[in-house]
Amino acid sequence: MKLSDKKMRKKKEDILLSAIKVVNKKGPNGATMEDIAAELLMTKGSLYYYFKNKEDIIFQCHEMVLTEATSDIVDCQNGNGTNEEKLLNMIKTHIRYAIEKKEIFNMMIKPGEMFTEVQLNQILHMRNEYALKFDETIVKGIASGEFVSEDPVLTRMMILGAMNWIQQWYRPNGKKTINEIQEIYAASLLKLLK
Amino acid sequence: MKLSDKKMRKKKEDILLSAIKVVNKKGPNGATMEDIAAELLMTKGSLYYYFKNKEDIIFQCHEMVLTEATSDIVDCQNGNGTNEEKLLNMIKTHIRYAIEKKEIFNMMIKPGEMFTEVQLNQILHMRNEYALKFDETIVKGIASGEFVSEDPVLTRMMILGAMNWIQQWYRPNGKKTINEIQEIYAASLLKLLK
Amino acid sequence: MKLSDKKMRKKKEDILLSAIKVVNKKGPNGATMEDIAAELLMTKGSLYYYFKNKEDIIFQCHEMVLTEATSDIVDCQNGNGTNEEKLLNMIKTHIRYAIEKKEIFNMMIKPGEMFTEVQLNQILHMRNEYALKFDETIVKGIASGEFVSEDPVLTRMMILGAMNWIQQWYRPNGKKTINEIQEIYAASLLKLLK
Amino acid sequence: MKLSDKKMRKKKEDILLSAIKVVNKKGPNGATMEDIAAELLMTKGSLYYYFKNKEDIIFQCHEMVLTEATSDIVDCQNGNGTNEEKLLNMIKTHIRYAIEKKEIFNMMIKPGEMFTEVQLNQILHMRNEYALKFDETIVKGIASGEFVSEDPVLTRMMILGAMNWIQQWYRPNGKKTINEIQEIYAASLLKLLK
DNA sequence: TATGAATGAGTATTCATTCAT
DNA sequence: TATGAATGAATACTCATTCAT
Repeated sequence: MKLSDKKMRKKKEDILLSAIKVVNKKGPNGATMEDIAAELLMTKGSLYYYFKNKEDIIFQCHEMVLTEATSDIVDCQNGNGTNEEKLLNMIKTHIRYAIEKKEIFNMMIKPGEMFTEVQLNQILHMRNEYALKFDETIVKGIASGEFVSEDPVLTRMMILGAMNWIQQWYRPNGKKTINEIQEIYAASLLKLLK
Repeated sequence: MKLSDKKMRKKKEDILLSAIKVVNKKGPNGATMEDIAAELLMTKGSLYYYFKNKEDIIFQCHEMVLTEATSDIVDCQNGNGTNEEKLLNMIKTHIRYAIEKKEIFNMMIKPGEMFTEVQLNQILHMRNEYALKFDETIVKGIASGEFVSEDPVLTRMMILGAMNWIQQWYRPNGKKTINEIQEIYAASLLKLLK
Repeated sequence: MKLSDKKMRKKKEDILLSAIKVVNKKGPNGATMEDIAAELLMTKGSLYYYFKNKEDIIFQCHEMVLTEATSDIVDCQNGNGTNEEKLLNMIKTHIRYAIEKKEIFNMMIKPGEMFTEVQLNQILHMRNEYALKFDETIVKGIASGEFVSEDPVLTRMMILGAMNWIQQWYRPNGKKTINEIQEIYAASLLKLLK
Repeated sequence: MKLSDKKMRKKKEDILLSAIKVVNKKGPNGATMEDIAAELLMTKGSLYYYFKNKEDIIFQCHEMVLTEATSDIVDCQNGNGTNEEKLLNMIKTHIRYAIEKKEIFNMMIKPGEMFTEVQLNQILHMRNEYALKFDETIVKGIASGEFVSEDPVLTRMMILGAMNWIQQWYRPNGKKTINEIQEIYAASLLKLLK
């Protein structure tokens, strides 16, 4: 029925969230089914009621994370304002992800060992979809004269790369607040499009 | 004597190189001692003649890689030319690493699960030493009026981050040659210091 | 609940008993997890469901054995009769152990390699507790004029030592029955307290 | 030649002595060829020049130890004095062994895992030869009216057992000197023959 | 005579997966 | 729907043994 369907979906999501946490701490190979289950006060056997196997869990983690992030970025894109304003929003959103949802974010940028060719391609494809949102905005900005770039894709790569690196050094009690980082990065990175 | 010492050292290096390859393909947890040995037509048992355990091998991989890369960057720093020219060289060197020694490079930027606190700190310290070379050059460039930056360290983070991301998308038969990438990145990233 | 708790406890005990057998035949180092499991028609992997590791199993073997034996000796001590009668009972009980539960007994008198300092001390402490029961009875017997000994502890050492040696030579089909051995030893060893 | 023959014999003995030490600390299974070699500043490979394999080393350890001890006991037997005096000497000699050559002694009383039937029987036979020396003296003492015993063999078992236990509790800095222990044990144990 | 190097069989341990209940 | 229990394949590591030099 609908009810148990919802429960099922909720539980699945819980498991995925738990898996994300564990995978981020120990890596996909280091994370054990027991780790994932323990977080939820379940036993590892139960996980198999919801997922086919470990690979399946890890894969759906990536899927969930990328879907959510893409949706947020699309929201920026569909908002009001100039292309520059939109891109600034997208940059800030991405940075917020990198910092506040470090675990989820990490999964977005590391395809991770363990997958079959097919699965890996699927994930990389989704990741590319995400990146395309940035490209679209940049290209529109170039068309409207807001931006300048000889190679928009390469420029986007630089922008995303610079931001993805944040989670490598960011520490909660560091000198800069999230806001400051967002502002400085946004301002600086826009220079790449001038 | 010296002879067997050299042989020993050579063998150790061979093992580390093999380990780097395997770790890059399967991650530190996925890489097995057998994988590492097979590459060299050895049996896993033999590895223990040269290294204490797997952890030891993986750690020394990182150590070797970072030492080598730092040495190359220091060479750029000690060369002739303005600070801008030096930084350009460092950027090109870093990009060459990211592309041509993808495996080694990957190890430089992913601390990886599996280490003890002590070991991890040691590795992060070495990585920081590497980054400091960039900072030094940037700071000198600011002093000499070549560069402008409110926050040199943050700017360096952007520059390195942008470059580190290259190995995520670079494909040997892509549209851009290594040279082109080096030029475009160098030119673009310098904008962050203007 | 209680049911599965009991099953668990039963299984653990079975494993310990199997381990005792194997350890006695091959020594603690020679005994393999596979040996221990095979006896119970299990696979070695299953043992880890019940115990943390091999060391844990071996340690708990000693613990179980010493607890049981001490309890039997305390029963003798709490019985009726003179101190001489009590000591005779204790001697006979100890001999019965040495002969009938040779395997368990062996574990009582050989601390065995493989333990950490802490564990070894714990075991030696339990063994000492056991021996103290003999001392108490001897001392009371001296106080009551039944026994004579300049050094009760040393005398107890002789008595226990003499008995512990039995399992080195006793063979089921030998000339003496268990009963005869018990009688002869009890009578002879009491001479040490006269 | 004679010279290299002697060297060979000396080296073999050194190896056996080293093996005895190690086996006593770690048990026959826990002792590694490397341990044995290290003590002598050799490499494990070299041991195979002197002995066929590990089993061979351990076996010859037992052989050496038992031969030496038996020779000492025979000396007591061949000395002057009454049978009681001889037995007292044998007891003191045995105790000295148990205390001063604890490692060697230990090997005498623990046949140890690891042997083939044939080897084990050979060792047990030698051990029996050693015990027979005590029996002979006791029997002669009974014949001469010095001793009384219904079952000389059983009495000898008690005497040896009591002494063998000493190395389980003796500590170099304990309350009793070796001399005192020898005297008390000798005096007490003779009671078993009265 | 000794050793450096390699090997391979064995061992403890982990863990994804299964399944009866 | 969940779990307790078991399994077996994989994996790090050890060590006796071999052998060319």
